[in-house]
Amino acid sequence: MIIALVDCNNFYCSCERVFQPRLEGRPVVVLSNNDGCVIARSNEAKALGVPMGAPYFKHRDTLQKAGVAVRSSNYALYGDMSHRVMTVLGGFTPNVEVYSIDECFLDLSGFMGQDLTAYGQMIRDTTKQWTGIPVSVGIGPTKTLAKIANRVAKKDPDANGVCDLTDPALAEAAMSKIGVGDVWGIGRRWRKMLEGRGIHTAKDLRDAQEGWVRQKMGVVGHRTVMELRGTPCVDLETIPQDKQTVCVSRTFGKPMTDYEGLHAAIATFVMKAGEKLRKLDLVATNINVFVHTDPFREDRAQYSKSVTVDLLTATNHSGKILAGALRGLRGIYRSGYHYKRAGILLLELERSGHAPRTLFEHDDQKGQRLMAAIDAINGRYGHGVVNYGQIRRSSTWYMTQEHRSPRFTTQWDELPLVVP
DNA sequence: TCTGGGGTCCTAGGACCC
DNA sequence: TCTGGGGTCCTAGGACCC
Repeated sequence: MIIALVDCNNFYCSCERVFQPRLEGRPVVVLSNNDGCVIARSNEAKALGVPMGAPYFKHRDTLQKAGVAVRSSNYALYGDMSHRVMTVLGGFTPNVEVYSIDECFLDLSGFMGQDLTAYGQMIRDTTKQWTGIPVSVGIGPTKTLAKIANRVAKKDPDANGVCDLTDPALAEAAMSKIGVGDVWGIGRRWRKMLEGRGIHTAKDLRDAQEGWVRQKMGVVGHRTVMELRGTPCVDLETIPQDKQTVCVSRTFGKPMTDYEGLHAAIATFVMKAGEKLRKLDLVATNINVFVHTDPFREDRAQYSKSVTVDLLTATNHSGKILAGALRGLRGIYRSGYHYKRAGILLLELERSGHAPRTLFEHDDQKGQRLMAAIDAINGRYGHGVVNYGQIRRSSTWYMTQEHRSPRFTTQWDELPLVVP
């Protein structure tokens, strides 16, 4: 097997740059929802030492002094740009797995014996030219080794953005230079555990004793070791699997104390989730509702609670889901707390049409037409144009997004202008 | 004053069954 | 001192990913 991992460089920052060329060469960071954390950094911003996931308020002054361009996240733009990149990549091999918004695995097994580095270079150049997004290409016999190759492609200036580790000797040399915590599948906890036992590099992990790994890290850890040894254990999933859960949750700009505020928030989440569900052609039979206070405010009383409500029928009708969600919320709401975060999870998802029917169910064609109409209107005129009455526009919890760029590619009135 | 959001898979333990 | 064996299902929690 030959797998290539194509990863967009600093994806969100690169998306911002495509339509704002003046950001080229300047440090750029993109913030999470609510402008809370730094979640993407250009190379220049990384060089300034702003860590990934850092709270924005702690670094605001540093960023400002260094002349860093700051952007709120603009998922409409990133999602559309991602789609463009994936479409281009799909032209290089019939078997691709879109792994995340900015990563894609390509099956290059058919190119065995050919100059893979040259092909990788072509993928890179074409993607950049057709979408404006720079990517790195890592090639190896397994997904885990392709990940490592990709890391080398990004970090090693001589690689010119492409690294082929299908040669075992090259793979070994690369592994001896990569920290065990940088291996795909090894997070903070396991890194600590492994380093405590003298396993510091990817190569050390590859050479670790199999039985010991199986016992300490389960089948997942064992798979990682086998993949480092060149035995594929993680298949390429070319057909996207149906989602098992759909989640919508938000941290509030300001803490909320009254029931009405939470009620409005939950209702908004249900509308979003219902839209997602219908887009995916799925139905849900259970909904989980949760609320949290602010864990960072240790001086205040903490409360966090969740409840799962049976919707009694598999549905993607926002109204029916909303009724269940509010029943759940009433059950877990306690007055006297400062709520900072809430959300819903839709569970037990199935393809609509495949779901079991209950005895009392009838085809709710009217409801389906209503949902279709709402989706069409909101799709055309903006989310939230049509809503249930529970959702008041005046709600105070709306996200802080002080630095969002225009949705250049998905809103007619936000298209980039070319001034002659 | 200000700390994101959306996912997956695995495991252990308890309840329950015959 | 002794207290079966084998199984399923569910849930909570832990680990990881981007």
